Amino acid sequence: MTSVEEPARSGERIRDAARTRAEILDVATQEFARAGYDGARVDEIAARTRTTKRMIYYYFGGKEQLFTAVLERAYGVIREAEQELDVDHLDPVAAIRRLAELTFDHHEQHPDFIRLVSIENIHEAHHIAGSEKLGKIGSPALDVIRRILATGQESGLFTADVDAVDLHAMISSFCFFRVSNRHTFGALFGRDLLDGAQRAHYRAMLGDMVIAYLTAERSAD
Amino acid sequence: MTSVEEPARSGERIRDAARTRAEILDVATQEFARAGYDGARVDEIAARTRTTKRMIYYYFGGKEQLFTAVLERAYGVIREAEQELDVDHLDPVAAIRRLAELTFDHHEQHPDFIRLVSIENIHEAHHIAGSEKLGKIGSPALDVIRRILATGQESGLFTADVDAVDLHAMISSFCFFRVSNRHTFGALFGRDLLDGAQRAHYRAMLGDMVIAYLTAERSAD
DNA sequence: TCACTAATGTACGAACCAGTACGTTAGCTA
DNA sequence: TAGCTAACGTACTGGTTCGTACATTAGTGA
Repeated sequence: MTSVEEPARSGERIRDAARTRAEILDVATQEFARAGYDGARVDEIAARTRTTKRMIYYYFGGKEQLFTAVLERAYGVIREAEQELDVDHLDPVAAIRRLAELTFDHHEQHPDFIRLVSIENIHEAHHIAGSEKLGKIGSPALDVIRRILATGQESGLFTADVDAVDLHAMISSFCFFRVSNRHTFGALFGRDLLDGAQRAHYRAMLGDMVIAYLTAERSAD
Repeated sequence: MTSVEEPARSGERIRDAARTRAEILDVATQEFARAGYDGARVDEIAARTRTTKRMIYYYFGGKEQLFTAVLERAYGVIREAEQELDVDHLDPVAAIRRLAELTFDHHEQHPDFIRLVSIENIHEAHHIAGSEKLGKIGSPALDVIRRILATGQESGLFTADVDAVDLHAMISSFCFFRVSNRHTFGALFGRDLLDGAQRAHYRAMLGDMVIAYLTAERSAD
């Protein structure tokens, strides 16, 4: 999420459209993730940038479009990460576990992304709906899941007849909740779902859960 | 979430502290759930009440305390519902499935509550932390889960050595995500997780998942 | 029935905040 | 090197929004 390389030497102000734009996006990502859409302050974003508020309107048009741009880049990052998924050489069970673990890791490592998605849901995905870049592109992870499921179901290893989107929802829900609801869950039950000492435990729990579901004996249906 | 009984007959304005307070809470719940904490407007809440903004400050002190009161009542509602859980007469497997289904149903029926919890997480559970009523009270559901797990583990039916809080997190994550992330998930994958035609499917999926996890053969650990 | 207080209403202020009018400069190109 | 334009800065505005000072009335207890 830090795409701006600091030139270290201060003083001389060189014009650099790309850098300015990227810096605004970086700071805006933090600010929106911190305070939500309505809680975020355009002036605050500008202040934490080496440029001024004027530039935000110059490059993005307004607060709304800025938030959309932030979302677009955040989803872009996750898609890139998913594209590096390489589990085709594993057997279906190991592949699914690996995929679940990578999802687990990615969510944990990008809490700002989780917050942005939560915020966007409060706004009923209004910005995604209005974005050309964020149409129903799906995600590379879905294709991977599809392939693994097909192999596992053919071989009879997987007894469940889930489809890829549903399995993706199952895996995501656990990973997402652990980060998104960390605070209320911690406050109410006195347990920090992101406690480092419990990390391996929850990571294994997720894998066990998904594998158990996929391989359980089913009553005839 | 509608605790105010409408007296039908309008005109004569009778003073009724309890009613006024409750009406403010009702409207505030809707408004906060709709727009988030910062997006919510005190004037808007007042306008949709039969009283004035002055009363909000009279009874609650301010926007922040009003939101806390809204959260306290929302959590109260869910606790009451959980207290009616009655699954002790069922065998452990059926009991867990029933519990999961009731959680599923409750989340689906209270989207405003889900939104409030999402919003409170964006604010890092700040209001829960500052509330006396919302300290670590846990939830009645936890006790039920504890009892079922104990029975199931004693009898050897359940192979997993989860504890109650973890299992609660597993069940909640699926139910919560389905509601909280409905919009982004729908926009990105073209599937409405709350589609009525899919309801039974997802309800069964949750139960299957939890039971499979609890009863799966484990490699020695 | 009289006074006292809880409950309610009106009108306003002060700060905040998204957005803009207008002016300036860096750097490229002809 | 003159001029042109993309990139940038300053200062302001108009509307919004939380909160409150002040006035009023309903109901209750002495």
